[in-house]
Parts: sequence; structure tokens; C-alpha cells
Amino acid sequence: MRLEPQYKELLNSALELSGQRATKQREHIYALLLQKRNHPTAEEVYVRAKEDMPTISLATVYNCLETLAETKLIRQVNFEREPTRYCPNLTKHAHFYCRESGEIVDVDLSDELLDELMKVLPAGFTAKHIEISYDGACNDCHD
Amino acid sequence: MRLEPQYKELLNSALELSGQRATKQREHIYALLLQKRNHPTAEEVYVRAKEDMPTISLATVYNCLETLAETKLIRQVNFEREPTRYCPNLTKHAHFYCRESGEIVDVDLSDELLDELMKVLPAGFTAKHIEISYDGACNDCHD
DNA sequence: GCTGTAATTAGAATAATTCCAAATATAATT
DNA sequence: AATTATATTTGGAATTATTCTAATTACAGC
Ligand SMILES: [Mn+2]
Ligand SMILES: [Mn+2]
Ligand SMILES: [Zn+2]
Ligand SMILES: [Zn+2]
Repeated sequence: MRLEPQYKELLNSALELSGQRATKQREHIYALLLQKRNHPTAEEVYVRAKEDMPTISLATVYNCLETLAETKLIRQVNFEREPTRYCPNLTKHAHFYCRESGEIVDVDLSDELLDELMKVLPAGFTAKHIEISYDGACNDCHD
Repeated sequence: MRLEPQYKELLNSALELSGQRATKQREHIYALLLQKRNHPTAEEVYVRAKEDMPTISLATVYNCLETLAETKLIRQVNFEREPTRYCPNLTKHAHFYCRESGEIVDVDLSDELLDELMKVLPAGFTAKHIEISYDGACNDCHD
């Protein structure tokens, strides 16, 4: 697994900006999230990370994921009480969770729609963030 | 604490419909959620429940909350990795979480807005449910 | 090559929730 | 009203995802 130069640059500058070091582990985990964008859990990231880096620990996986999330290179995605998942797609998007197949897909959101969502807030309320998740059956799974 | 007749009726029919029994504990917890609608956690419900029913157990609180949620008398509300909260407001609404004060307020959603949100899904996708949560500063807390 | 700091590591600790098996409450039947 | 069958409650143990801790290792600047 190789981290493409553009992303390597992105990672390095994000880490430098926040005064953190570029490590093999951080790079590896970032690369693996970019390569297969299926919103894996920390445990799943751990399993995949060990393939090329057998000595990495689960604690490090959690640490790296947290660092990447803090520096806004990835996003955390939560569904109800399930384990947190991780997503390297930085565009504004919601998530669709197919309960049938377990698949999670990105749903692009326009600025207009997000604007409308902001407008329905009561006066004096300002939202830094909106989280939207859909729950249902995907294209492959409808009956 | 007294459960108003309209809600008592609602509770009884919902439980009957799902083949479950009406118990003191279920009624008590439902009443207390309706009375103070501040999206409490299970632990908070437990504390309040014990005021009038000192022998109730935490396991029962969880059981009752699950039963009420299953029968759609209440909703579960999740914010990231925080403990689940419970809401007896059955209208379609989102939640605004003020990180400053910790307050959680209901945000009404029009059918039109929900329609628009459905329309942005890829073809072939059907959502049973949309979950929307805002995160920011409320009216009292902006600087 | 040393030195100071940051990051990784293995394992222990934590927190929310669920599970379990025994006791109790409720509803149905006699 | 007593009997029976089933559902619910209960306290405590178990589980699960995540965080914490303290020791080791890696790294950047001198
Ligand atoms: Mn995503
Ligand atoms: Mn609510
Ligand atoms: Zn599907
Ligand atoms: Zn506030």
C-alpha cells in the first residue's frame, strides 16, 4: 500500500500544522482508509493494518484515527450504538446505512440543502455542524 | 407523578398491541419522560425514577426504555459516543445539542424538508428513517 | 551520537449496555 | 379465590468499545 504524493503532502502539512509528527503508522492507516473507502470500524482498520504492519497495536490504531480526525483528514461516523466508523471523504456528505447488507454509502449534500437545514433552527441558534444519516435499503437490497 | 389519561390510554394500547403487559414501572418511566422533556440518559431516568419508586433497578429502567422505544412511544437519541437519550416527542424532529450548556432542544422538521432530503438519495435507495442532529451554541450560549 | 519530547505498545481500566438466572408480578383459567 | 402459565423485574456478572497508564521506542534538533 502506497500513499499517493498528493495525500502524503496533505497528511504532512496537516500534522505539521498541529505540531504532530509524521509516523509510519499514521501514514499507513491514512493510506488504507483512502484505498478502501468502506467506512471501517477501528477493529476493521486494525485487521487491515496488520496485514502490512504486523506489529501495530490496536491502541495505536485508535490513536492514529483520533489524530487524523482531529486534523480533519478523516471524519468519524456513528450509527446509533454501533462502533465508530471512519471516512476519508472530506466533502459535505451524509451517510446511508443499508441494514440489509450493512453497506454504508456517501450521500452528497448541496450547499443549498444545508442552508435550508440551517434556516429551520430557532432564532439565536448557530450550528457548527450537522450530522445526517439515513437508514433503509440500498439499491441492491430492495425487495 | 401521574400519567395523564390520554397517555395512559396510549401506553396501554401500544403495549397490548405488541402483546406486552402494563406494569407500574413502565407507566412510571413513561410518565416521567413526558413530565420533564429534557432528553435524559438511562442513568438520569434511573435517578428520577427512584425518587418515587426506590426499589426500581437500573436493568428495569433499560428494559422499560427499550419496550417504550420498540412500541414507538418514545425515541432514542444518540450523539456521537455519548450515552443514549430518550425523547417522548413523537413529531418528526431533529435535535440541536448545545455543547456549551449541554442542552438538547427539538427542532421541528417540515414534511417538505424531509421530502427534499429523501430526493437527494441515489436511485434505488429507500430510507425508512432519517436522523438529523445539529451541534453548536444555543440562544443562551452564543458569545 | 546525545537529549528531550512525541509516539507506540500491551495491558489494565472504564463506561454504557446487555445478559443471566432467580424471584416476583400479572393475566388467564379453573 | 386459588392455581397455573407466562411476562417482568431484579442484582449482579458479562460484554464491548474505547480510553488510560506506564514503559519502551522512535525521532528531531543540537
Ligand atoms: Mn462517508
Ligand atoms: Mn426530541
Ligand atoms: Zn443494501
Ligand atoms: Zn446553550
